[in-house]
Amino acid sequence: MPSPQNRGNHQSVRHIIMDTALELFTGNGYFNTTVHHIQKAAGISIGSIYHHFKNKEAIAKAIYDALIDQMSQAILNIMQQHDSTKDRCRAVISYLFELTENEPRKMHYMLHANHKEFIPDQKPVCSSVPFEMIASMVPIGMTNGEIKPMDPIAASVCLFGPALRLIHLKLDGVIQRPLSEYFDEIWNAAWEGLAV
Amino acid sequence: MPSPQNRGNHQSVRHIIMDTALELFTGNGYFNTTVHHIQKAAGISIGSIYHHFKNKEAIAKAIYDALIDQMSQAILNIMQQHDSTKDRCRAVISYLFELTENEPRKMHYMLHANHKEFIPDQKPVCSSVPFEMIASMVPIGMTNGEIKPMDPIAASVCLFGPALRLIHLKLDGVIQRPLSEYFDEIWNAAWEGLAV
DNA sequence: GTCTATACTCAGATAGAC
DNA sequence: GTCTATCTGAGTATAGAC
Repeated sequence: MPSPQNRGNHQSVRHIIMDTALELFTGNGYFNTTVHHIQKAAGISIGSIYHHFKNKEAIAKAIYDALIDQMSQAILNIMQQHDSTKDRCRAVISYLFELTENEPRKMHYMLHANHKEFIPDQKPVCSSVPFEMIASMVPIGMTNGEIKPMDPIAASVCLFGPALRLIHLKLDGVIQRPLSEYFDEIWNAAWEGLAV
Repeated sequence: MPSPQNRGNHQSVRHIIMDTALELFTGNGYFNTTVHHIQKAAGISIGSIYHHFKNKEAIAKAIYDALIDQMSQAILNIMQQHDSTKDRCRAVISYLFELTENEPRKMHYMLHANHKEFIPDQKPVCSSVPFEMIASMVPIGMTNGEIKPMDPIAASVCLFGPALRLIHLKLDGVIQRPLSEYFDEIWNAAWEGLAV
């Protein structure tokens, strides 16, 4: 057993609480999930939860912050690994599809949850760092001549709107097939409408 | 004063409750809105609310059903007034934009609210009648040769995804300009990617 | 049909032993 | 750090007068 076992256990329980809460929040909704539900599902006591988090809201905030960090890092990597706007946008959509398939709870929490309803003074998700990063890719593509000159917001929704819509449908259980099977068709159609 | 004043008042109070609740539900969220809030904002008593509705959930359900009816009727009219898939889709997006501008609360309630969290056994909005009607337009356009042969779901998200994304951004307050200013650009880009 | 006052339930949070 | 037992307040819904 490693020496800093207290620190290790602390982190561990914290993550168990966050993982369990994410599952319940996305499955049943934040307000339908009681701290007692989390306690029972995580197999720990209420006292332990309140030892690690100030209150229920703090759990939701911690989950949200962790997801924002994870996504920001992923987008940053994509920006560094690709040079053209076209490749970057493709890679971003591909990443969002994979995240939806592999960790649908996380994607659900980012896209479906109305965070301002339970986290006070929360900016909408689309104004968060990772989404701002994604949005910033479009003007770049316009200045270097990859994308038609047009309103940046219009271009942005044309490029990412279809993919985000598809993710919504997947998370709602409306479609069953893996998102990757749709990738080429929606990417080609979107890019064809925007490319110079 | 018209003779059926009881019936008239009944309808009136019912609608006042629904309008007030819609305002509060979309502004603060369903779970953050207490029946006391509705009572106070509507300027009526709590007893009166429970006279007209079984409970808070029934108010939410009544609002939802009314909106679904209103949208279904509007889409039906559009289907009857236009023949080509292209014109129909244009008209639908135009209608959704106008609804967002003129009655943002209604649009917010349809798109942002996670109804399954407070209305049991509720299908997701995208499986509701008006959205099924919209989705049904795409295969029609494919069989009569207006739209490229491709996966119907892929085509559907390409056609309506950008518009829905734009509506989301508008409702979140991320964009201020009227949606009509974006219409041509996103419509042309989307249609260009799909048209034969 | 509308009102006020109130009963009841239960989720959020705390206290304090271990 | 974790636990059980408990408190408190808020919010839903009802009772019953008018």
